[in-house]
Amino acid sequence: MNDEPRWLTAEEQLVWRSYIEAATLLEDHLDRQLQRDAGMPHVYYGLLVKLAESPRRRLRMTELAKYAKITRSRLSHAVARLEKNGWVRREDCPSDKRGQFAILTDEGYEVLRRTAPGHVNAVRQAVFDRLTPEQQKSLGEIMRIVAEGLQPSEAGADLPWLR
Amino acid sequence: MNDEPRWLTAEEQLVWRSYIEAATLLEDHLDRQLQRDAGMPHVYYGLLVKLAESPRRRLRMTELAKYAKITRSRLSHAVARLEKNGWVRREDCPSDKRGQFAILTDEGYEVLRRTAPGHVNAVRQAVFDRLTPEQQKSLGEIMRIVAEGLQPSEAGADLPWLR
DNA sequence: ACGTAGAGATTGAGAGTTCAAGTATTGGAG
DNA sequence: CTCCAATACTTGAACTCTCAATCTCTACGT
Repeated sequence: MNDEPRWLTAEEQLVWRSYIEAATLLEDHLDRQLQRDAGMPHVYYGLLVKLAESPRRRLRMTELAKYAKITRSRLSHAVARLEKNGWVRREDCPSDKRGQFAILTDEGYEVLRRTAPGHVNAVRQAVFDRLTPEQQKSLGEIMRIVAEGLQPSEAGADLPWLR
Repeated sequence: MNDEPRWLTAEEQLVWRSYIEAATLLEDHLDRQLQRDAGMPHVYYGLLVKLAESPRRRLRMTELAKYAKITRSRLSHAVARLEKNGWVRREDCPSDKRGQFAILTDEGYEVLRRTAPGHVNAVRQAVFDRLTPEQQKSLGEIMRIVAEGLQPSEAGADLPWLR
């Protein structure tokens, strides 16, 4: 056992600071853009997108939460809000009485159709237009690795000491 | 003028999704870690760090907000909370009666000293330990570029059409 | 069948964030 | 010197997120 913490090197610190700054500024920027143009924060927009991509434009709450990487609680509140806007509606799951579907309404789809171009544009301007193809590829790989490391233990991947 | 939006290609979409997922999971993870071990969210922790690094452990509110990439309003609320914890105190600026200094207290410094190792460890585990040196370097460059593009127009960098 | 651990989802309270509006002070222009 | 636009910071309300508690329903061992 070694109690001495492994501090970040000077280079690592610079990398970490850049990451924090960019992530903060970017999320802020997109939140504002979407709040202004679509009347909702970035996360909520992401929820509508996931629904739009799903068969019959619907998803079980837990599934949606999993895809969006947010807690069920957070999702419940979010869907309640989106429901008030008329962009999502809920429906009971026939096969499991505990279950709920979140369903994208036509109105919700319309909002997406109207605001997607502006959002894509914002993302392009902030990220893709500034990076070389190699950097884009690299970013993808890096973030995929980080994301995988943080997934709440997937099937079979957990409890490895019990094998 | 071309009205047709430049949608993201399939590859770009994958990169973007990976980014969003990793950023969401990571911020969540660090928020929980710090909330548990230090009793404050990640952003607040960052504020204490900036203060600790500053001469006489103090910074004007606006400066601190700028370094942390958050709004002055958000900072006001945050410092109010940290002040209640006894980790930060405010002091009037002698040269500008409108100004306020945020100052890290000894108690605040102590919290940092006690919790920094655990936090560094969390960051290592989630990010640096999973990336090759090349990937780390690449991540730094990429995020620096993105951050620069989003800085609220720096001195001389704005209004380029007037040059 | 029956009981119960666990899954699916919601709720409410407290904490944090945003946005717009407010107060106080400063630095010039005239 | 006077005025006033701009700067520094705060405030309150509305909104969002977290955490723990709750409720219903399912699955399954006995």
